[in-house]
Amino acid sequence: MTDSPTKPRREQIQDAASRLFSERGYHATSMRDLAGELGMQGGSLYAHISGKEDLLIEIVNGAAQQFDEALFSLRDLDLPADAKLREAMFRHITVVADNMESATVFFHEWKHLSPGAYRRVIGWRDTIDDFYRGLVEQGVREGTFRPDLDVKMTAYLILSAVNWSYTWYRPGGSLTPRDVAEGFAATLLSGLRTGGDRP
Amino acid sequence: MTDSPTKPRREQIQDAASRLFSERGYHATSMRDLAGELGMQGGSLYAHISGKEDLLIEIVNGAAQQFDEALFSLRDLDLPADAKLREAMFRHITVVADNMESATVFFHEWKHLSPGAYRRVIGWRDTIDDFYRGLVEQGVREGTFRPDLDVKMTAYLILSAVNWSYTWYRPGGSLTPRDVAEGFAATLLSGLRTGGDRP
DNA sequence: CCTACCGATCGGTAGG
DNA sequence: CCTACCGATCGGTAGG
Repeated sequence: MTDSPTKPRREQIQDAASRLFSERGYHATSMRDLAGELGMQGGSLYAHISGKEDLLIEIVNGAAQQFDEALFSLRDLDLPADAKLREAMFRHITVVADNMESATVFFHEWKHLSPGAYRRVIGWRDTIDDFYRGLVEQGVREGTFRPDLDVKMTAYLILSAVNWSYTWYRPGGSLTPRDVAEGFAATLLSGLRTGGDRP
Repeated sequence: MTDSPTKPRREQIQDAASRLFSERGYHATSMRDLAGELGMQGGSLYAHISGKEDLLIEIVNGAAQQFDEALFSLRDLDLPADAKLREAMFRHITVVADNMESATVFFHEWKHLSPGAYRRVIGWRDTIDDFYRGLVEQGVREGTFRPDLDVKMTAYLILSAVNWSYTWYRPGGSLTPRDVAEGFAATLLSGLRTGGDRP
Protein backbone atom coordinates (compact mmCIF):
# COMPACT_ATOMS: atom_id res chain seq x y z
CA MET A 1 0.00 0.00 0.00
CA THR A 2 2.98 2.34 -0.44
CA ASP A 3 1.72 4.81 -2.97
CA SER A 4 4.23 7.57 -2.46
CA PRO A 5 4.10 10.40 -4.95
CA THR A 6 7.68 9.71 -6.06
CA LYS A 7 7.31 6.07 -7.00
CA PRO A 8 10.27 4.99 -9.08
CA ARG A 9 9.60 5.15 -12.82
CA ARG A 10 10.33 1.49 -13.30
CA GLU A 11 7.63 0.67 -10.77
CA GLN A 12 5.15 2.99 -12.47
CA ILE A 13 5.81 1.20 -15.73
CA GLN A 14 5.27 -2.13 -14.04
CA ASP A 15 1.98 -0.99 -12.53
CA ALA A 16 0.71 0.33 -15.83
CA ALA A 17 1.75 -2.90 -17.52
CA SER A 18 -0.19 -4.95 -14.98
CA ARG A 19 -3.26 -2.84 -15.59
CA LEU A 20 -3.06 -2.91 -19.38
CA PHE A 21 -2.03 -6.56 -19.67
CA SER A 22 -4.89 -7.59 -17.40
CA GLU A 23 -7.45 -5.52 -19.30
CA ARG A 24 -6.35 -6.10 -22.88
CA GLY A 25 -4.01 -9.06 -22.69
CA TYR A 26 -0.27 -9.14 -23.20
CA HIS A 27 -0.14 -9.36 -26.97
CA ALA A 28 -2.91 -6.84 -27.50
CA THR A 29 -1.05 -4.22 -25.47
CA SER A 30 1.53 -2.30 -27.47
CA MET A 31 4.57 -0.63 -26.01
CA ARG A 32 3.16 2.63 -27.32
CA ASP A 33 -0.10 2.07 -25.42
CA LEU A 34 1.97 1.52 -22.31
CA ALA A 35 4.17 4.54 -22.87
CA GLY A 36 1.10 6.67 -23.50
CA GLU A 37 -0.27 5.77 -20.07
CA LEU A 38 2.83 7.32 -18.55
CA GLY A 39 2.98 10.29 -20.88
CA MET A 40 6.07 9.21 -22.75
CA GLN A 41 7.05 8.01 -26.20
CA GLY A 42 7.25 4.33 -27.09
CA GLY A 43 10.99 4.22 -27.49
CA SER A 44 11.60 5.89 -24.15
CA LEU A 45 10.47 2.81 -22.28
CA TYR A 46 13.68 1.09 -23.31
CA ALA A 47 15.67 3.41 -21.07
CA HIS A 48 14.05 1.50 -18.19
CA ILE A 49 13.49 -2.01 -19.45
CA SER A 50 15.21 -4.24 -21.94
CA GLY A 51 12.15 -5.75 -23.58
CA LYS A 52 8.42 -6.26 -23.40
CA GLU A 53 8.74 -9.74 -21.96
CA ASP A 54 10.64 -8.33 -18.98
CA LEU A 55 7.39 -6.75 -17.87
CA LEU A 56 5.44 -9.98 -18.17
CA ILE A 57 8.12 -11.99 -16.38
CA GLU A 58 8.19 -9.48 -13.55
CA ILE A 59 4.41 -9.64 -13.13
CA VAL A 60 4.24 -13.42 -13.27
CA ASN A 61 7.23 -13.97 -11.00
CA GLY A 62 5.93 -11.39 -8.56
CA ALA A 63 2.58 -13.14 -8.35
CA ALA A 64 4.17 -16.57 -7.99
CA GLN A 65 6.41 -15.25 -5.23
CA GLN A 66 3.46 -13.81 -3.34
CA PHE A 67 1.60 -17.12 -3.44
CA ASP A 68 4.76 -18.90 -2.36
CA GLU A 69 5.37 -16.61 0.59
CA ALA A 70 1.76 -16.83 1.68
CA LEU A 71 1.68 -20.61 1.73
CA PHE A 72 5.25 -21.71 2.41
CA SER A 73 5.34 -20.57 6.03
CA LEU A 74 2.16 -22.56 6.60
CA ARG A 75 3.55 -25.85 5.46
CA ASP A 76 5.36 -26.79 8.64
CA LEU A 77 3.02 -25.05 11.02
CA ASP A 78 1.61 -27.34 13.64
CA LEU A 79 -2.09 -26.92 12.94
CA PRO A 80 -4.88 -29.46 12.42
CA ALA A 81 -5.77 -29.87 8.75
CA ASP A 82 -9.08 -28.06 8.92
CA ALA A 83 -7.59 -24.97 10.56
CA LYS A 84 -4.69 -25.05 8.15
CA LEU A 85 -7.08 -25.27 5.21
CA ARG A 86 -8.99 -22.25 6.41
CA GLU A 87 -5.81 -20.24 6.86
CA ALA A 88 -4.35 -21.34 3.52
CA MET A 89 -7.50 -20.39 1.66
CA PHE A 90 -7.57 -17.05 3.45
CA ARG A 91 -3.99 -16.27 2.50
CA HIS A 92 -4.41 -17.52 -1.06
CA ILE A 93 -7.53 -15.45 -1.67
CA THR A 94 -5.90 -12.46 -0.03
CA VAL A 95 -3.06 -12.59 -2.54
CA VAL A 96 -5.59 -12.67 -5.37
CA ALA A 97 -7.67 -9.88 -3.85
CA ASP A 98 -4.68 -7.64 -3.18
CA ASN A 99 -3.33 -8.19 -6.68
CA MET A 100 -6.32 -8.59 -8.95
CA GLU A 101 -4.49 -7.28 -11.98
CA SER A 102 -1.29 -9.27 -11.72
CA ALA A 103 -3.26 -12.35 -10.67
CA THR A 104 -5.30 -12.04 -13.85
CA VAL A 105 -2.16 -11.64 -15.93
CA PHE A 106 -0.63 -14.57 -14.09
CA PHE A 107 -3.51 -16.91 -14.88
CA HIS A 108 -4.02 -15.76 -18.46
CA GLU A 109 -0.63 -14.95 -19.87
CA TRP A 110 1.94 -17.28 -18.36
CA LYS A 111 1.62 -19.60 -21.33
CA HIS A 112 3.09 -16.87 -23.51
CA LEU A 113 6.38 -16.80 -21.64
CA SER A 114 9.53 -18.02 -23.33
CA PRO A 115 10.71 -21.51 -22.37
CA GLY A 116 12.85 -20.65 -19.34
CA ALA A 117 10.30 -18.52 -17.53
CA TYR A 118 7.57 -20.90 -18.65
CA ARG A 119 9.25 -23.82 -16.95
CA ARG A 120 9.68 -21.88 -13.74
CA VAL A 121 5.96 -21.22 -13.61
CA ILE A 122 5.18 -24.89 -14.12
CA GLY A 123 7.50 -25.69 -11.23
CA TRP A 124 5.84 -23.13 -9.03
CA ARG A 125 2.38 -24.43 -9.91
CA ASP A 126 3.44 -27.95 -8.99
CA THR A 127 4.66 -26.69 -5.63
CA ILE A 128 1.27 -25.18 -4.90
CA ASP A 129 -0.48 -28.36 -6.04
CA ASP A 130 1.74 -30.36 -3.69
CA PHE A 131 0.97 -28.03 -0.83
CA TYR A 132 -2.76 -28.60 -1.09
CA ARG A 133 -2.37 -32.31 -1.71
CA GLY A 134 -0.22 -32.56 1.41
CA LEU A 135 -2.90 -30.72 3.33
CA VAL A 136 -5.57 -33.17 2.23
CA GLU A 137 -3.33 -36.12 3.05
CA GLN A 138 -2.72 -34.67 6.48
CA GLY A 139 -6.44 -34.41 7.13
CA VAL A 140 -7.01 -37.99 6.05
CA ARG A 141 -4.06 -39.19 8.16
CA GLU A 142 -5.36 -37.33 11.19
CA GLY A 143 -8.76 -38.90 10.71
CA THR A 144 -10.59 -35.61 10.37
CA PHE A 145 -11.05 -35.90 6.58
CA ARG A 146 -12.94 -38.72 4.93
CA PRO A 147 -10.60 -41.62 4.15
CA ASP A 148 -12.20 -42.21 0.75
CA LEU A 149 -11.17 -38.78 -0.59
CA ASP A 150 -9.33 -38.68 -3.89
CA VAL A 151 -6.37 -36.55 -2.88
CA LYS A 152 -5.63 -35.00 -6.27
CA MET A 153 -9.22 -34.23 -7.07
CA THR A 154 -9.84 -32.75 -3.65
CA ALA A 155 -6.79 -30.53 -4.01
CA TYR A 156 -8.11 -29.39 -7.40
CA LEU A 157 -11.43 -28.54 -5.81
CA ILE A 158 -9.74 -26.35 -3.22
CA LEU A 159 -7.55 -24.74 -5.87
CA SER A 160 -10.60 -24.07 -8.02
CA ALA A 161 -12.24 -22.17 -5.22
CA VAL A 162 -9.27 -19.93 -4.41
CA ASN A 163 -8.00 -19.39 -7.95
CA TRP A 164 -11.29 -18.74 -9.71
CA SER A 165 -11.84 -15.82 -7.36
CA TYR A 166 -9.78 -13.68 -9.76
CA THR A 167 -12.80 -13.71 -12.09
CA TRP A 168 -15.47 -12.46 -9.72
CA TYR A 169 -14.01 -10.99 -6.55
CA ARG A 170 -14.33 -7.22 -6.26
CA PRO A 171 -12.05 -5.52 -3.74
CA GLY A 172 -14.00 -2.85 -1.91
CA GLY A 173 -17.23 -4.80 -2.24
CA SER A 174 -19.16 -6.22 0.66
CA LEU A 175 -17.09 -9.41 0.97
CA THR A 176 -13.63 -9.39 2.51
CA PRO A 177 -11.13 -12.10 1.64
CA ARG A 178 -11.74 -13.39 5.16
CA ASP A 179 -15.46 -13.69 4.46
CA VAL A 180 -14.87 -15.61 1.27
CA ALA A 181 -12.26 -17.91 2.76
CA GLU A 182 -14.36 -18.69 5.82
CA GLY A 183 -17.46 -19.26 3.74
CA PHE A 184 -15.72 -21.48 1.22
CA ALA A 185 -13.83 -23.42 3.86
CA ALA A 186 -16.99 -23.96 5.91
CA THR A 187 -18.78 -25.45 2.91
CA LEU A 188 -15.80 -27.51 1.83
CA LEU A 189 -15.31 -28.87 5.34
CA SER A 190 -18.91 -29.50 6.34
CA GLY A 191 -20.82 -29.55 3.09
CA LEU A 192 -23.92 -27.87 1.80
CA ARG A 193 -26.29 -30.27 3.51
CA THR A 194 -28.03 -29.61 6.78
CA GLY A 195 -26.70 -31.70 9.60
CA GLY A 196 -23.18 -32.12 10.99
CA ASP A 197 -22.07 -28.51 11.04
CA ARG A 198 -19.86 -28.63 14.09
CA PRO A 199 -17.03 -31.21 14.10
CA MET B 1 -17.43 -36.93 -32.90
CA THR B 2 -18.21 -36.53 -36.62
CA ASP B 3 -14.76 -36.44 -38.11
CA SER B 4 -15.62 -37.28 -41.67
CA PRO B 5 -12.80 -36.95 -44.18
CA THR B 6 -14.74 -34.34 -46.13
CA LYS B 7 -15.37 -31.88 -43.32
CA PRO B 8 -16.38 -28.56 -44.78
CA ARG B 9 -13.49 -26.14 -45.13
CA ARG B 10 -15.14 -23.54 -42.97
CA GLU B 11 -15.33 -26.08 -40.16
CA GLN B 12 -11.69 -27.04 -40.59
CA ILE B 13 -10.75 -23.42 -40.28
CA GLN B 14 -12.84 -23.11 -37.14
CA ASP B 15 -11.21 -26.18 -35.60
CA ALA B 16 -7.72 -24.94 -36.36
CA ALA B 17 -8.62 -21.55 -34.94
CA SER B 18 -9.82 -23.14 -31.71
CA ARG B 19 -6.58 -25.03 -31.41
CA LEU B 20 -4.30 -22.10 -32.17
CA PHE B 21 -6.26 -19.53 -30.17
CA SER B 22 -6.28 -21.84 -27.15
CA GLU B 23 -2.55 -22.55 -27.40
CA ARG B 24 -1.20 -19.13 -28.32
CA GLY B 25 -4.05 -16.76 -27.59
CA TYR B 26 -6.19 -14.82 -30.01
CA HIS B 27 -3.94 -11.84 -30.62
CA ALA B 28 -0.78 -13.92 -30.82
CA THR B 29 -2.23 -16.06 -33.59
CA SER B 30 -1.85 -14.54 -37.05
CA MET B 31 -4.08 -15.29 -39.97
CA ARG B 32 -0.99 -16.61 -41.74
CA ASP B 33 -0.34 -19.05 -38.87
CA LEU B 34 -3.89 -20.23 -39.23
CA ALA B 35 -3.74 -20.52 -43.01
CA GLY B 36 -0.47 -22.43 -42.72
CA GLU B 37 -2.16 -25.06 -40.56
CA LEU B 38 -4.53 -25.74 -43.42
CA GLY B 39 -1.95 -25.54 -46.16
CA MET B 40 -3.17 -22.32 -47.67
CA GLN B 41 -2.07 -18.72 -48.04
CA GLY B 42 -3.12 -16.01 -45.59
CA GLY B 43 -5.35 -14.13 -47.97
CA SER B 44 -7.20 -17.27 -49.00
CA LEU B 45 -8.93 -17.48 -45.65
CA TYR B 46 -11.05 -14.51 -46.63
CA ALA B 47 -12.83 -16.59 -49.22
CA HIS B 48 -14.40 -18.39 -46.23
CA ILE B 49 -14.65 -15.81 -43.48
CA SER B 50 -15.09 -12.09 -43.40
CA GLY B 51 -12.66 -11.30 -40.60
CA LYS B 52 -10.56 -12.67 -37.78
CA GLU B 53 -13.09 -11.78 -35.13
CA ASP B 54 -15.67 -13.97 -36.88
CA LEU B 55 -13.64 -16.95 -35.76
CA LEU B 56 -13.49 -15.80 -32.16
CA ILE B 57 -17.19 -14.98 -32.05
CA GLU B 58 -18.03 -18.40 -33.46
CA ILE B 59 -15.91 -20.15 -30.82
CA VAL B 60 -17.24 -18.12 -27.93
CA ASN B 61 -20.88 -18.31 -29.03
CA GLY B 62 -20.54 -22.02 -29.66
CA ALA B 63 -19.21 -22.61 -26.17
CA ALA B 64 -21.86 -20.41 -24.59
CA GLN B 65 -24.56 -22.26 -26.49
CA GLN B 66 -23.25 -25.61 -25.32
CA PHE B 67 -23.33 -24.54 -21.70
CA ASP B 68 -26.79 -23.14 -22.20
CA GLU B 69 -28.15 -26.30 -23.76
CA ALA B 70 -26.59 -28.45 -21.08
CA LEU B 71 -28.11 -26.52 -18.21
CA PHE B 72 -31.30 -25.00 -19.56
CA SER B 73 -33.23 -28.26 -19.81
CA LEU B 74 -32.35 -28.94 -16.18
CA ARG B 75 -33.86 -25.77 -14.81
CA ASP B 76 -37.44 -26.92 -14.72
CA LEU B 77 -36.75 -30.56 -14.09
CA ASP B 78 -38.45 -31.90 -10.99
CA LEU B 79 -35.41 -33.10 -9.06
CA PRO B 80 -34.28 -32.49 -5.48
CA ALA B 81 -31.52 -29.89 -5.25
CA ASP B 82 -28.73 -32.32 -4.46
CA ALA B 83 -29.50 -34.57 -7.42
CA LYS B 84 -29.87 -31.55 -9.65
CA LEU B 85 -26.52 -30.22 -8.47
CA ARG B 86 -24.82 -33.49 -9.29
CA GLU B 87 -26.37 -33.58 -12.74
CA ALA B 88 -25.63 -29.92 -13.47
CA MET B 89 -21.99 -30.33 -12.49
CA PHE B 90 -21.74 -33.43 -14.62
CA ARG B 91 -23.14 -31.70 -17.67
CA HIS B 92 -21.10 -28.56 -17.10
CA ILE B 93 -17.84 -30.46 -16.75
CA THR B 94 -18.75 -32.60 -19.74
CA VAL B 95 -19.03 -29.52 -21.92
CA VAL B 96 -15.60 -28.38 -20.75
CA ALA B 97 -14.09 -31.83 -21.21
CA ASP B 98 -15.56 -32.30 -24.68
CA ASN B 99 -14.42 -28.86 -25.79
CA MET B 100 -11.18 -28.18 -23.96
CA GLU B 101 -9.90 -25.87 -26.66
CA SER B 102 -12.95 -23.72 -27.19
CA ALA B 103 -13.59 -23.67 -23.44
CA THR B 104 -10.09 -22.28 -22.94
CA VAL B 105 -10.65 -19.68 -25.63
CA PHE B 106 -14.00 -18.88 -24.10
CA PHE B 107 -12.58 -18.20 -20.64
CA HIS B 108 -9.47 -16.35 -21.81
CA GLU B 109 -10.47 -14.35 -24.85
CA TRP B 110 -14.05 -13.22 -24.49
CA LYS B 111 -12.88 -9.89 -23.09
CA HIS B 112 -11.33 -9.12 -26.46
CA LEU B 113 -14.64 -9.22 -28.28
CA SER B 114 -16.09 -6.05 -29.72
CA PRO B 115 -18.91 -4.43 -27.70
CA GLY B 116 -21.88 -6.29 -29.18
CA ALA B 117 -20.53 -9.79 -28.80
CA TYR B 118 -18.99 -8.80 -25.47
CA ARG B 119 -22.37 -7.85 -24.06
CA ARG B 120 -23.92 -11.08 -25.19
CA VAL B 121 -21.30 -13.04 -23.27
CA ILE B 122 -21.96 -11.03 -20.13
CA GLY B 123 -25.65 -11.82 -20.51
CA TRP B 124 -24.94 -15.49 -20.94
CA ARG B 125 -22.65 -15.55 -17.91
CA ASP B 126 -25.36 -13.94 -15.80
CA THR B 127 -27.80 -16.63 -16.90
CA ILE B 128 -25.44 -19.34 -15.72
CA ASP B 129 -24.86 -17.51 -12.43
CA ASP B 130 -28.61 -17.31 -11.95
CA PHE B 131 -29.03 -21.00 -12.67
CA TYR B 132 -26.64 -22.01 -9.90
CA ARG B 133 -28.01 -19.42 -7.50
CA GLY B 134 -31.50 -20.75 -8.12
CA LEU B 135 -30.24 -24.24 -7.42
CA VAL B 136 -28.79 -23.21 -4.09
CA GLU B 137 -31.98 -21.35 -3.18
CA GLN B 138 -33.99 -24.44 -4.04
CA GLY B 139 -31.88 -26.56 -1.72
CA VAL B 140 -32.28 -24.10 1.11
CA ARG B 141 -36.02 -23.84 0.49
CA GLU B 142 -36.36 -27.61 0.49
CA GLY B 143 -34.47 -27.81 3.76
CA THR B 144 -31.72 -30.04 2.42
CA PHE B 145 -29.13 -27.25 2.25
CA ARG B 146 -27.98 -25.27 5.27
CA PRO B 147 -30.19 -22.22 5.78
CA ASP B 148 -27.21 -20.02 6.63
CA LEU B 149 -25.64 -20.40 3.18
CA ASP B 150 -24.66 -17.24 1.34
CA VAL B 151 -26.37 -17.93 -1.97
CA LYS B 152 -24.07 -15.92 -4.21
CA MET B 153 -20.89 -17.19 -2.63
CA THR B 154 -22.08 -20.77 -2.73
CA ALA B 155 -22.93 -20.44 -6.40
CA TYR B 156 -19.45 -19.04 -7.02
CA LEU B 157 -17.95 -22.03 -5.24
CA ILE B 158 -19.82 -24.43 -7.49
CA LEU B 159 -18.89 -22.42 -10.57
CA SER B 160 -15.25 -22.42 -9.50
CA ALA B 161 -15.22 -26.17 -9.37
CA VAL B 162 -16.76 -26.74 -12.78
CA ASN B 163 -15.10 -23.89 -14.65
CA TRP B 164 -11.56 -24.24 -13.34
CA SER B 165 -11.52 -27.77 -14.74
CA TYR B 166 -10.46 -26.27 -18.08
CA THR B 167 -7.01 -25.75 -16.55
CA TRP B 168 -6.30 -29.25 -15.33
CA TYR B 169 -8.68 -31.82 -16.81
CA ARG B 170 -7.13 -34.15 -19.37
CA PRO B 171 -9.52 -36.02 -21.64
CA GLY B 172 -8.36 -39.57 -22.05
CA GLY B 173 -6.84 -39.58 -18.58
CA SER B 174 -8.02 -41.79 -15.75
CA LEU B 175 -10.84 -39.49 -14.67
CA THR B 176 -14.08 -39.26 -16.60
CA PRO B 177 -16.26 -36.15 -16.36
CA ARG B 178 -18.64 -38.33 -14.36
CA ASP B 179 -15.88 -39.17 -11.86
CA VAL B 180 -15.01 -35.54 -11.40
CA ALA B 181 -18.59 -34.37 -11.09
CA GLU B 182 -19.51 -37.10 -8.62
CA GLY B 183 -16.38 -36.51 -6.56
CA PHE B 184 -16.80 -32.75 -6.49
CA ALA B 185 -20.52 -32.93 -5.78
CA ALA B 186 -20.00 -35.45 -2.98
CA THR B 187 -17.51 -33.16 -1.26
CA LEU B 188 -19.57 -30.06 -1.82
CA LEU B 189 -22.69 -31.73 -0.48
CA SER B 190 -21.26 -33.63 2.46
CA GLY B 191 -17.94 -31.95 3.15
CA LEU B 192 -14.40 -33.13 3.65
CA ARG B 193 -14.95 -34.09 7.26
CA THR B 194 -15.63 -37.59 8.47
CA GLY B 195 -19.16 -38.07 9.70
CA GLY B 196 -22.51 -37.40 8.03
CA ASP B 197 -21.86 -38.92 4.65
CA ARG B 198 -25.35 -40.19 3.91
CA PRO B 199 -28.21 -37.71 4.09
C1' DC C 1 -7.64 -20.55 -53.60
C1' DC C 2 -3.11 -17.81 -55.23
C1' DT C 3 -0.16 -13.71 -56.17
C1' DA C 4 0.84 -9.47 -55.08
C1' DC C 5 0.06 -5.88 -52.67
C1' DC C 6 -2.08 -2.08 -49.26
C1' DG C 7 -1.52 1.05 -45.12
C1' DA C 8 -0.92 0.46 -40.36
C1' DT C 9 1.40 -0.95 -36.62
C1' DC C 10 4.54 -3.79 -34.20
C1' DG C 11 8.97 -4.25 -30.85
C1' DG C 12 13.08 -2.27 -30.69
C1' DT C 13 17.40 0.82 -31.74
C1' DA C 14 20.66 4.85 -32.77
C1' DG C 15 22.07 9.05 -31.52
C1' DG C 16 21.49 12.57 -29.16
C1' DC D 1 13.53 10.87 -22.27
C1' DC D 2 12.75 12.47 -27.51
C1' DT D 3 13.14 12.20 -32.61
C1' DA D 4 13.50 9.54 -36.22
C1' DC D 5 13.91 5.51 -37.95
C1' DC D 6 14.61 0.10 -38.79
C1' DG D 7 12.84 -4.44 -40.71
C1' DA D 8 9.14 -7.42 -39.81
C1' DT D 9 4.66 -8.49 -39.58
C1' DC D 10 -0.09 -7.52 -39.05
C1' DG D 11 -5.29 -7.95 -40.97
C1' DG D 12 -7.25 -7.45 -45.06
C1' DT D 13 -8.12 -6.57 -50.34
C1' DA D 14 -7.91 -6.63 -55.61
C1' DG D 15 -7.93 -9.21 -59.40
C1' DG D 16 -7.64 -13.07 -61.23
